Amino acid sequence: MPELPEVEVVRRGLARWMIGTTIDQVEVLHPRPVRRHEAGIDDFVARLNGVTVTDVVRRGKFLWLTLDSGEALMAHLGMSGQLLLEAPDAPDEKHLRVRLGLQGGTGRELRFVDQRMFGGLAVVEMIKTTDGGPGGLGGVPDDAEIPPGRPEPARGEGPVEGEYSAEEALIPVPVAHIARDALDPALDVDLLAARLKRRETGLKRALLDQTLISGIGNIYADEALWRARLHYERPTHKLNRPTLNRILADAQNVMREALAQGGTSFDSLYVDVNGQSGYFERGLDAYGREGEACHRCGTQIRRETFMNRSSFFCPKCQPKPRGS
DNA sequence: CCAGTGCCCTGCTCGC
DNA sequence: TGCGAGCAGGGCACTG
Repeated sequence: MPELPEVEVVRRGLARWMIGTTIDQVEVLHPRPVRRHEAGIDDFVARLNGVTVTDVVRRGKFLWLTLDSGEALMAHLGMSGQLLLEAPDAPDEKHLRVRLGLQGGTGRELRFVDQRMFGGLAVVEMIKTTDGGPGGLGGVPDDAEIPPGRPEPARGEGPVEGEYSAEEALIPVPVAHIARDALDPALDVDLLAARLKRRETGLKRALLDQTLISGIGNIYADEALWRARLHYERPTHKLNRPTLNRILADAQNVMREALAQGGTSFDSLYVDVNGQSGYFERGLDAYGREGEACHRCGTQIRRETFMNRSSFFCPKCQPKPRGS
């Protein structure tokens, strides 16, 4: 499943190859991935034909292409979504859902492939943000005016931190309620800590709440909690500031490391990351390690069901809070 | 407004 | 070899 670092890798790939291209010949092969486009498939197609891509932006796991029509093509990869740039004569993927022809680029077409269809595409309106802009990594890349096919960025290069002007402080309507994400340079840690202290809920539930901080999924939540040595049910309002700062820093670090790894496989027209095999090489400390030894103390990692999903933690390093 | 629950989807794996 | 159960989980509708 693509997590935030994978989505960022996809964003960089799309930004490099799609800015300046014009969309034509849109083909929707399955209605479900377009279900969030409320005006229907015909309207979806009509709004994309002939528009030019001006930028590729991300917040959390939402990704969008800004269009010269003033709207945006918003994408969420869900659990199994992929955005691929491929030669038009390449055989269709088994789960190809939407095909978008591109003019003025490298002769490739954009394909949305999604087995489980939790994700999807929609053409949406942009509104002014109340928090100063899309933020996240990307925004308007510093080399946005270079046409598609620009030279590959140097390997090992750090995240390209986006800049945005007042003019670009627009965000797709469905993303407007999503908080800045963990890798956003403009994330206000003090504000976030204050909001966490006001919540009466468990720490993991708060980390997964996209209106507080976005981009943290089940895997990275467990990894961050393991690093911070905190149990997932620790009540947020009882955590002190140093502890809150620690868990947020750990969440950011785990994602930065994953992005650094995900970025190494990014070159040429390869804009997708295979999430499944990616986990294996990522050196996880908690997630998926039930019964295996904790990398700190050797205690067996436990798995518990929480919020209809699994939580992995070390019962010694991350003791359950009293009274829970 | 806030906290918490359940559902959407498909395909793979496991046990019998 | 068949087959059902369990599992994966982000986002959102919905309830209290």
